[in-house]
Amino acid sequence: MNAPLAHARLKPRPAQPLYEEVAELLRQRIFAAQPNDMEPGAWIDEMKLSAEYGISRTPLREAIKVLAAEGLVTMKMRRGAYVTEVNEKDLRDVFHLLAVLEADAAGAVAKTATDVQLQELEALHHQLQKSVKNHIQFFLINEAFHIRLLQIADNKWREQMVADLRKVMKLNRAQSLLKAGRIEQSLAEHVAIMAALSKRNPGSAQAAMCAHITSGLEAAGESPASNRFNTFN
Amino acid sequence: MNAPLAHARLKPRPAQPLYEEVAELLRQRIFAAQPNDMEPGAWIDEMKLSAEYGISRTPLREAIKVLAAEGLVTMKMRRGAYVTEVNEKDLRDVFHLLAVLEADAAGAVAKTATDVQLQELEALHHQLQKSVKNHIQFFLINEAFHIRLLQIADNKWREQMVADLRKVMKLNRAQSLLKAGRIEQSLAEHVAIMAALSKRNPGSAQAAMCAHITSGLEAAGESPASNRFNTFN
DNA sequence: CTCTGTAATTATGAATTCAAAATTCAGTTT
DNA sequence: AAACTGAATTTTGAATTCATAATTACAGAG
Repeated sequence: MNAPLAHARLKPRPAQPLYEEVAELLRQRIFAAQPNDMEPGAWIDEMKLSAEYGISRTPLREAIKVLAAEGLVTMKMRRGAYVTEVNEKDLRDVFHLLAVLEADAAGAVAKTATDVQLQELEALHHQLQKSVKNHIQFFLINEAFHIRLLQIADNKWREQMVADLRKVMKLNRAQSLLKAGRIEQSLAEHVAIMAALSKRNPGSAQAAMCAHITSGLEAAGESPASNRFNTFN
Repeated sequence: MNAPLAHARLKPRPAQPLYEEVAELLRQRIFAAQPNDMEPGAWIDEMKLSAEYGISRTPLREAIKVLAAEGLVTMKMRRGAYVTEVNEKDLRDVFHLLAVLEADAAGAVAKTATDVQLQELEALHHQLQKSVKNHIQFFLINEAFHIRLLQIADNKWREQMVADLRKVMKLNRAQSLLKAGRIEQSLAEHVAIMAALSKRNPGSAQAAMCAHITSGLEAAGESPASNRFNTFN
């Protein structure tokens, strides 16, 4: 008889390189942020992890370098990798860039999206409205909306940058959606965004998106950020 | 007696990891873009390069992954790494993001920079004005001005993003500094930027920086010139 | 009892080795 | 002569080994 496969993915032809798969596992662990495992500032034990995952250090180190490029971990020469610690200012800076980039994307969508693409966003928006009672679903659909908007805005570098920034943002465990009334406020902001998009008003779309993300920062952190959005293009 | 050091850098304690050093060498080679070596779309021969640099494939592959994260090379599963090809739209997208991010930085500087920091930028600006006859010096000081502005804007993620975007931009050889009248136009744009900064007018600074970089894209847009001085100027 | 210098241990960075997949090339068949 | 099949070569992806830097442990001196 055939030996049972303990690790299902190791045998079937890997569709993606091992280091990417490991990078995703590490991301999830970092975002999970268990008390004594992978919390911000913690040292990353290469040997322990490679043994744990049943792989050698080589692909693990490659995965760590991917995370370093994303900003999730920081490397110190001859001392290994550490989970990045984000302080108050870091968080503000990240949110600010998210506001700038996503507002720009919203403006581009308002200007250049096809009607079909706008309908797609409207469909997601309606799903969002129906999810106010389910926090997890609201979170997921909200994420899908933002991702789809970025895709429609059609600038792969911006997509990559926003994805990386959002990962860094996730390092901060103060998830804003859990705050009382935050979902209702977020939904109201989404209504404004969707209205501006439907009216194909780039300036309004930028402003609404910027306000939305800035609001997210205020809910997540404490001190409000300088809310300034660019008016060009 | 001591054995002669064949590789000067290998002996003295490396201040930075080997893979970063190699990454920088590869960057320079890619930017040099010799006709049959490392031109966009070219396959990267790991074994040839590791032999050439006298290192093993391990740090070379790590360096390649760094470049992949920067967007300079693209990796294909089980087929190795290739120098990224940037088409017309890619270039537009990159310039657009540079405009958005640097305009935002200019706005932040206009709003929050100290007087001393503004004087620093003015000093660089004066140097720039004195360099209209020396293309190379103009290029260098222009680059220093943009970098210093980013530093003063004080958002490390934005600095990193702009740095990466500029690297991708450098992949395109059609650049504009040698164009007739381009230096004069660039200088005029810098005058507008500096004026807005000195007046501490964030909106004007944003607009001026955005116009400056957009202008750089237009100048770069057409000619297939072979020019290495390609920071937006 | 504390501080310092040195030895032992541990972990990182890099080289080397190994396995498997993709490509190339030769040989046969039609 | 063209095309298909399969073996040989090449090259990637990953594991293992090795060297050296950094940390820790420990002993001895003050």
